Amino acid sequence: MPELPEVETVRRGLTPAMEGALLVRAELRRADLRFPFPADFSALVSGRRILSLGRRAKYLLIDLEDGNVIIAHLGMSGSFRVEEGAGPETPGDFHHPRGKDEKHDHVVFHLLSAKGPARVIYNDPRRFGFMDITNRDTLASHVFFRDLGEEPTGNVLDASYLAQRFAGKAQPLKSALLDQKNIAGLGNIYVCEALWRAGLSPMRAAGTLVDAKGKPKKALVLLTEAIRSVIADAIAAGGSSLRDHIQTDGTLGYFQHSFSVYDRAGEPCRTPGCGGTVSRAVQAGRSTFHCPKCQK
DNA sequence: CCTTGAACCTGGGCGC
DNA sequence: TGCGCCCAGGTTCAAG
Repeated sequence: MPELPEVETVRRGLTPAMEGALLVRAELRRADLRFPFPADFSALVSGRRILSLGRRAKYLLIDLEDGNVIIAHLGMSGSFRVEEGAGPETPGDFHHPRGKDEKHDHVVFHLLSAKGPARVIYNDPRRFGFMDITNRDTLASHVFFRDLGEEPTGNVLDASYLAQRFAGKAQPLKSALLDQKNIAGLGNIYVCEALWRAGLSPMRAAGTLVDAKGKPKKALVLLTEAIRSVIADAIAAGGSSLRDHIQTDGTLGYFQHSFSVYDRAGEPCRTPGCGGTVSRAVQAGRSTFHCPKCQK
């Protein structure tokens, strides 16, 4: 599910309910998601105040007042929702029946703030998500973060950085952009979209965008801009709502209506004057969508 | 070092 | 209505 824009949208959606609130108790309804929860997870976080919510790549970060940080990754199908008001008397006894999906409510953060009690509930049918806890001071060296590349937000990511990463690589651009060690936070959708915006084939070797001196060719400058713009546009639109992914307030992001190639196999390319047809291919086991006519 | 494929897990959609 | 197959936003590990 969630690539960087979706996680950023989740962070913004959860902030009003969580920032400054007391985390009264973290209720774990099972011992593991993708990985087991740390044995002391609930004890470490319960009774702590939440300072702020952050994000790094596709990870949501919940800063606690004692210096610990809850790390949450949403995997493919993870989502959070907020329920305001008094809690249920018994687990599962929520005011709003959720039917069969309620069995995938795996974590409940019980909160208390000036606005009253609330619950932030983590739901994840496929359980590819995971949570951990670490100290703020050692976050950057945590195994989840130490090898991550640059964020594609703001002006940090530049073509010279990517030239350094791509130089001499025969690896296709699709794989190079999905590699979190190069750029942190891109996923299948936004890689496809960025390559289309840049007019570059997903099959093209990454090293062909770097000149003999190791400097970025013009195409790599365009690609860098395309990556930054597609991420910025998606965040502004509240991310993409696909299949089971909805925002924290139950509303839908609408960037999926702006897809140019993703999930559009057989449909006309949207490049003005192109006239090509979007095709689907498989690279490294993932679907790649692109227009063979205008992406070279 | 490279790349591909399978694995983790559940559910939705489609063809028959 | 049901069964079987394929597909899905991610990451990691094994194998070639």
